[in-house]
Amino acid sequence: MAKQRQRLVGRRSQVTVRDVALLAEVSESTVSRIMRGQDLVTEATRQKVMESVRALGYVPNRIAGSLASLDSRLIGVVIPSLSNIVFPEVLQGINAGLAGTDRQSVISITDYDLDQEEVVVRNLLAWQPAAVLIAGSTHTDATCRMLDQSGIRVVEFMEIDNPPIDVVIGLSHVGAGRATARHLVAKGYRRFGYVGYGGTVDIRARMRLDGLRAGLAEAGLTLQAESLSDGQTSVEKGKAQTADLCARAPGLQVVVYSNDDMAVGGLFHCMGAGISVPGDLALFGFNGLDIGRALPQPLSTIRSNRFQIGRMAVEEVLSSTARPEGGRVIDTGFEIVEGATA
Amino acid sequence: MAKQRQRLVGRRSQVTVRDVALLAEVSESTVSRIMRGQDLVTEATRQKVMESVRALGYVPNRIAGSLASLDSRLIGVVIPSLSNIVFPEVLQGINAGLAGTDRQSVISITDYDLDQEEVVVRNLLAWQPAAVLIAGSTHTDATCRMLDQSGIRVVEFMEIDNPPIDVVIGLSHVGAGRATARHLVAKGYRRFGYVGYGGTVDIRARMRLDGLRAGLAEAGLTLQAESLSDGQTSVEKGKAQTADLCARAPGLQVVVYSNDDMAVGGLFHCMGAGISVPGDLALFGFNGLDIGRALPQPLSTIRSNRFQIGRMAVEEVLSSTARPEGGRVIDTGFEIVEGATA
DNA sequence: CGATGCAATGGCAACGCTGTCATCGCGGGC
DNA sequence: GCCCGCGATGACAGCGTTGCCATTGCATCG
Repeated sequence: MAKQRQRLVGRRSQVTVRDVALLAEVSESTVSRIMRGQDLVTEATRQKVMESVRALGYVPNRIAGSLASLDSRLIGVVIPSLSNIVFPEVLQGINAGLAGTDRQSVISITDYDLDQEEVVVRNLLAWQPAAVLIAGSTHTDATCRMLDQSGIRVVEFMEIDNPPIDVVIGLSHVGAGRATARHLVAKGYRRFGYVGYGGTVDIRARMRLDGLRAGLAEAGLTLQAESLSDGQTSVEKGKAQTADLCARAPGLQVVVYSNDDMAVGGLFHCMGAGISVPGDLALFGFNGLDIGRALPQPLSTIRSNRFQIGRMAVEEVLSSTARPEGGRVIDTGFEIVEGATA
Repeated sequence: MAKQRQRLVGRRSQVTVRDVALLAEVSESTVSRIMRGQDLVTEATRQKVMESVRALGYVPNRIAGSLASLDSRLIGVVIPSLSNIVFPEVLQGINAGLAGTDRQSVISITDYDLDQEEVVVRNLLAWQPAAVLIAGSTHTDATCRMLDQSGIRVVEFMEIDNPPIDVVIGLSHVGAGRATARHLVAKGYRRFGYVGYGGTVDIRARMRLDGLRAGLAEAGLTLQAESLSDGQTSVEKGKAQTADLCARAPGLQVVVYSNDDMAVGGLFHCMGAGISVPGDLALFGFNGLDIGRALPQPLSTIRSNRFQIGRMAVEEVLSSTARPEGGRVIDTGFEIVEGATA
């Protein structure tokens, strides 16, 4: 007596390899081989099978396939935010690197929260990804342990100021901050202000500020005024905080911003308030966004190579499934964009 | 003689429910129940099992879980691009809607290519997602068929100018274009120019242009000059094309842009060229981006509700696994932002 | 005090596919 | 004429988890 248990009654009717094999009068193996593009089958068989595939509207179930082959073809990507334009740009680079391969990215957002990141990484690893690309190199202990023990490739991107789990790709944000200081000091500026992010969760903004301070210290200088804010940076905040800073600290020669968004806001304030840039006040950003180039006065800033970072991260994990001995650091560098605001 | 086949030799050693069950001296079922948070187990057993989970560093394999339960907990998202800021904003809405649920989004990019979209949808469906959220409602026949026959929830978002497969959420872009025309005509403008996207792949920009023309026609007017471009819009293109338009067509009273990026570029051109806005020339955008509000002169534009679109799309698919009879159209509307440039 | 109900746990097949080997058929070499 | 080799195909056991019962143990009740 057949004990055909009726499991998950009423579930979605699904076309499976079995159905295709039955219709095409071949074995499931043959169907599977054809669907995966293995070329050990006769053209005649392939035709016959593909016809059945079309007739039934068969779409292979990659969940079953991944389980059977123990290879999910998934690349996990962890970023803090989508509202900061730099991360979509990195994603574009990742996407470009993935184009034409059979890998697929899965993106998770942490909202700049390391505990959230831990949750997100755990959920991601549950999908057995072939690799994880994760922004930043500061994580909770548990996150580091999970990533390390997973054995898969792990690329930490954006900053290279910390030692890697596997590979890090990006630029030194401390270095960028320091370079900003040196560049502006060399131009003769002495009275510095800072406008931007002053919290602790955007670690890279923080590192740039630290680098800036260190660079100024080398020249015996300090920041004479700061207008710090928490949370998401924006053009509007940059505008408002610049107004605030100008009111509180007259006599500044140059304001350094945590990023271009804020700097653009600063420029808008100056335009509205009749402050001549860079004569009365010079402005300096970070990121090298497109909008900076289109401004009436091109923004002086530092270009980071976000697209390239994403692309190289993908190339790295596709190149080998083995981690390099003792980790690896790939510096994508940064360049000062002269512009016309400093 | 044991015929324990050595399958996939040298594969990643993986901790499974079996290992946890063995260590905790319970059955696999119990471990599974605990991992899924079902509360039919004693607290004592839970403690014991969780201890083993921690000791072994067990992470459930969701691929196997999805196969067994025939529920992947995945939400497929298909968007044309990440470089157009509006899509990351929709993604944020989607993410917000998904937060706190056990669903996970998987994002695919089409590069505004309908054939690419077809490929991407096929690959996405292979992951057996619980729903697909897809930008736009113009697809290839094959794409429509696949989405329709999948039986899962399908939300087409951004535009509501076409009939839905299941549900559409967004705004009427033709309507937005027409509203722009009416608004500006009512303000007394008569000599209109257009700057922006003129290709065929960004269908929504095209629809807004069509609506604009229709709205002008109602008042017996036409566009007196256009500067069209293909490909990605940007602030820089907006600036350059505005310069071009002003040179070619002096005497225009107002320029309508395909989006805020282009309009911001237009404003930058005017600032640099000493053109008084809106006195000499009025400018009008589309989207209602944050940057428009921060400009020295707030941009006159139309606000679309991208975040809300994403959020509502998620709420819709989470609310029911059944498609509404005959489809449904959810209009998130748009509002004219007065601004100071028109 | 035995029957009954219920909460807690166990056993095991099934999810749809792929890896691995077995098998089949056919042509060529000796 | 026989066997070998090889290309093409088939058979089947997993992959790690969950759904669906079955079973167990214990308290309750007439």
